[in-house]
Amino acid sequence: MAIRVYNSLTRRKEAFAPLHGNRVSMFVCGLTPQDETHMGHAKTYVAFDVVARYLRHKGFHVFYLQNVTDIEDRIIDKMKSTGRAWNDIVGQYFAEYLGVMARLQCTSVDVYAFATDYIDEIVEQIEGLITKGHAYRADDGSVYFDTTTFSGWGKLSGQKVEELRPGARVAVEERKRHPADFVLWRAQKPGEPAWDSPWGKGRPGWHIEDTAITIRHFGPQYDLHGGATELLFPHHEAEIAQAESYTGVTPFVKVWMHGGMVMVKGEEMHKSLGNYWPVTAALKLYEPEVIRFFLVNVQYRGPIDFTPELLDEAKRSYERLRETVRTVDAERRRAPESGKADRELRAATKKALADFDAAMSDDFNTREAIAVLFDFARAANKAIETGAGRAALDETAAAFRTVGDILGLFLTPAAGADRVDGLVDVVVALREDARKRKDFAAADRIRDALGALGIVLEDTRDGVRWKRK
RNA sequence: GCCGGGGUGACAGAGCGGCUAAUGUGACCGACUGCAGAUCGGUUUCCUGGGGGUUCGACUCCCUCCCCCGGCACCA
Repeated sequence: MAIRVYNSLTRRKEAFAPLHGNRVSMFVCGLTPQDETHMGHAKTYVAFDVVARYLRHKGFHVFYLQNVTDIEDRIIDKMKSTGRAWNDIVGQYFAEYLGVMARLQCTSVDVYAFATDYIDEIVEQIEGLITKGHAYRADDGSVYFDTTTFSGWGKLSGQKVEELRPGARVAVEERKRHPADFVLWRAQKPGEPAWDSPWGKGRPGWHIEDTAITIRHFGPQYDLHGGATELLFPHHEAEIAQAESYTGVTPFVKVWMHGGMVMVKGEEMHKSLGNYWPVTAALKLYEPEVIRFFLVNVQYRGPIDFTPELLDEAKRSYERLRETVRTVDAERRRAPESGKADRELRAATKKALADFDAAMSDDFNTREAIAVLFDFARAANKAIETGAGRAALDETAAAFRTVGDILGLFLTPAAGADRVDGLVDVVVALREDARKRKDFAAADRIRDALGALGIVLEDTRDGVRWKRK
């Protein structure tokens, strides 16, 4: 099914078509490693991980690039408050970030690009912008982008310059000619890390790194740019202004995607509000898979409220799906070649895959896609009760694996060697003998012992099935 | 003030110009059952923020008002 994506630039859903064949160049704004990775990061990166996975599943060759802002005000603040080197701080928090991402199954990024590795490109771009009259040098050696020279300013956010309130959140720097202007190159202040440039020592402004990085990897134009909605203005607006002014190629990015925020009891999550959730804190309470499920159980554009009640609900919901996947696997081991409900099960599997795809192709509607999986799970459980054959169950299992690979869920527990499976079967058979003798004490002892090893026994109408937890 | 996104059952949250308005959680009843677990069936609650319009028909499109969230110039 053709993919439709909501494009923030046009404010509607559009048919997705890459610029070059089936190659998709995708860039997502990465983080500034200067503190713990929090649930907001997790939501954004899980969402775009699913986007990349789904596009790849659909046969697109996706190159997923993410930047890392390794020099920025907050890092310098941290330097000052801790006395540590900037790259030491970055190294620590970026490593922590990678660990968290791995646990959340965010595996689709191809390249992490560090801003400071692109100083040459940044300088080159700024020089180009100055030459073309889009940027000016201030007295202290900083360079600013002159937004009055870019007629497209505001096209992404829908903002009109005259209607903005300068200084609503951050004080306007007095060196700027116009409040909308933004810094491209920040002159060094004593004690700050700095790089050489034609304008003296300094460091890149926040917005310029992204265009420097993407122009090097993708050229003047690319397919998808993702990020959280809070970055839409001014950050993404600034990227467009820089890139289009520098290259003259429009549009810089074909599709802009913005993800909703993580809220805590209806408030934005902030360290200063005391409602801050580092991912590691959440991981102490919930399995990574549950957190991932919680995050993909909403449409990416919507916000999500991060509360223990909703996490608990997500845990119970997810358990239902995961349990079904385990049941299907367990049944495959003991099912006869064919069963009464095979026809229904095959139809349900086919329908589930089609409906799942339809949901995902509609702006990556994971919420809808997961609703499809609940229907599928019920159909599968029902078929198993009626009697499903191995071949049909294999197809069901494969379908769950397919959708699980796209969502990053249903990780299969490490399967034991065949010999272990055989051994469990033997023990289960012995327990059945005990049950037939009504020796329930022995039967329960065996069940408990296996349970302690992560093997769960379930007595059903037609025999025992066992699963790995 | 301006820009963007929203307001759907107890809660969370989809959808679509007309099908009993998904799905999950919760609650209740039933089936299965040595116990446990899992599962299945059923019931429960919204006619979709207020008002107006377009239409044979709107939750879905248009207008207006109210309310919530985010952004407004270095927050994922």
